[in-house]
Amino acid sequence: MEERRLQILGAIVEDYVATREPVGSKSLLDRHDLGVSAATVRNDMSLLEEEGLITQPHTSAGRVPTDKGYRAFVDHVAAVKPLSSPEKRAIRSFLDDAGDLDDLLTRTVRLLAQLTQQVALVQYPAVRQARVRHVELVKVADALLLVVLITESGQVDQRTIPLVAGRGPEYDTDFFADLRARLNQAVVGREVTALDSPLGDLLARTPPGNQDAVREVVGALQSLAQNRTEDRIIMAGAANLARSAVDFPIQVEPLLDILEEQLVLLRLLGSMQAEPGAVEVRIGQEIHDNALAQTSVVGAGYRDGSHLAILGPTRMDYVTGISTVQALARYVSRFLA
Amino acid sequence: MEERRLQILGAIVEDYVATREPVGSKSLLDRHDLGVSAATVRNDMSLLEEEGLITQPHTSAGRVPTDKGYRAFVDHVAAVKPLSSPEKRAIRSFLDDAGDLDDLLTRTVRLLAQLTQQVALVQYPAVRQARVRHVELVKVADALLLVVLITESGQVDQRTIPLVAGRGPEYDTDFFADLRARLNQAVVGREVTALDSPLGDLLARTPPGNQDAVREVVGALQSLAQNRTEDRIIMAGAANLARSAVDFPIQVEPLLDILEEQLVLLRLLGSMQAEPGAVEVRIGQEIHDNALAQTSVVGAGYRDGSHLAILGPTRMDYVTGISTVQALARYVSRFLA
DNA sequence: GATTGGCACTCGGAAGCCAACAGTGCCAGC
DNA sequence: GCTGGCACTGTTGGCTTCCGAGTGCCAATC
Repeated sequence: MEERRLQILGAIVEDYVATREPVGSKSLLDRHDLGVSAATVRNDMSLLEEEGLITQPHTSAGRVPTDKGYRAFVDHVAAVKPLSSPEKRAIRSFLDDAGDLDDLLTRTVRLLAQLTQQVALVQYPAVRQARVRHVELVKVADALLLVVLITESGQVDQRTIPLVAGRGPEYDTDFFADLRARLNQAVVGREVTALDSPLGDLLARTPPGNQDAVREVVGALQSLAQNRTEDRIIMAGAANLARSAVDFPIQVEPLLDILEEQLVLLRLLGSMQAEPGAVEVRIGQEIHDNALAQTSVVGAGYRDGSHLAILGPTRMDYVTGISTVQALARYVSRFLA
Repeated sequence: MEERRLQILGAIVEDYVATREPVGSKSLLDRHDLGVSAATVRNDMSLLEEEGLITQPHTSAGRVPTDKGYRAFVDHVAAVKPLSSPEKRAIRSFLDDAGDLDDLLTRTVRLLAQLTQQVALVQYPAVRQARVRHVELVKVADALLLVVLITESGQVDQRTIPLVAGRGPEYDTDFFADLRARLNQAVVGREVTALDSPLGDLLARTPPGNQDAVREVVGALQSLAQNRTEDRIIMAGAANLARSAVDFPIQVEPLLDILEEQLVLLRLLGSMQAEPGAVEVRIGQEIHDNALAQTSVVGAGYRDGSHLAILGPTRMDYVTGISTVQALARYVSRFLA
């Protein structure tokens, strides 16, 4: 009986996701063979309603799952449906072609959006503990210096800084070669979060006449190092959002705002379970954000502490969502190991 | 008389942009003092309609500008309204804080979206003729090599490549130091589009035993060089699109698709006038793309051959659009010079 | 000749009404 | 505990009606 009620809940969720219309006892029986009559289904439905799992938009309409209903569905009914092996193969071959990290993440996020037909998000891997691998200085134009910071995790960040005009001749190639050697000696192997003191020392040991230029370079490096510790998100499938909203009362506008903001998303992803491969689902109100009250997030950790996720209307296909997110998270983790 | 007709066209465009509703002779007079009676306005309106500048959604409705009407408005009626000096100051101070090129462009595109309330696009500066400044090889993990290509224009691109497993010991630090020196000797100062032959020579002169690794590196460099010649677009304000679509018959979905595609946008921007500071407006059908038939683009060149633009419904505020695009294009050009 | 006030005409959209329909709750019987 | 039957309910869609904003045209006027 308990069993059957959940089965009915599952059928309601499934039909509602498919048709986007409140589902009634009769049409439910048309699509699912439950082995009982419509009247019985009706009785169970009113029990489900008492429990707050489904609700009626108005008397004499069908039922619609509530957030709590989706939650129960995800927790007790939905079974993870492993991807078919052609799917797996397709994913593998598509991702294996990836050149570097950026490429891999871009491909992943696109694939995720395409497979789930939702908005896909991939958090850039957290690299807080990255160590410096190499610092490079390149004089680009007469008065421009390019500062490049390369970490052991293989990330490269650069910044162009202007050199004080009129001082050009003083800073010749040798000067920069020397500075580069000293910089590398000072910071290579150190955590990017712990560059302030070695850089300060280096600056202190610089002859006063050259301090201006060195100070510029040191400042750029510090700002690069800080940038490095900031998280970023890449996104794909924003158009899917509009698609779900077409015949459905979702306000797309504030959602697009949020997607562009990134800040809320970062906080959201950051608050999710970090265990690699573990999928977590947040439904509607469970995300404590007004603009996201009508949406759900299915996320999973990958590597250490980073996340990938999909975001869509609470009325989304959780089964394929969960499977796909899980599969891709596992795949990316493995790829990066 | 010719004069007045254009004035009426201007008033219609203005009202229609503001109210989003077909404008009739009477309501036009409520909002504009034209010094003539409604009947006269009606006569002029039918002339404007004969010329194809405005149209009626149905008999007994007001008039709506056609694409041709907007075109006439932009060409003959709209006067560029210079930004107010507080606006100018705000722009300047916001952009002056930009650290590097990326930062500048990101800030610009956001500002553009915010000021015009449309979708803003900024094309990454074209650097087709860039010369190689420096090549760097960094061994990241045991079996990973990071290849970095730095151009004289100050752009940095990287790629991580896997080294053939089991061959590790053979490729020691010296090997890469030597390879790096030879690579730099071969390509520094050359156009990124002309690396194939020097790289081929280098590969040919490599002892057969090491050719595998060198081939990998050469391949990575070639692909980086090719990447470099590809254009990119940064974008902001997608949410503004949804906003304009709220009570208006624009299909947002295909538009979002296009914005995510970038390819169409690149072609579009590429086909626009390249003279720095010159503003070009493309209205509806003039963009030869079905999905963009309901939208207009206001673009301007900056630096040499790159563009920035806004994209919105044909029913958009061309006056502030044009002024803002022009101002920002000029500002960015000056900043980069 | 351009402009104007007047007038008849035309649709689209809002409001109102009604029937059909999908769905419910409840109850008596199996 | 399940089921068929039945009365009840609110939404949806089609139909009609009505109102008003807007037009085109014309004769009169500046």
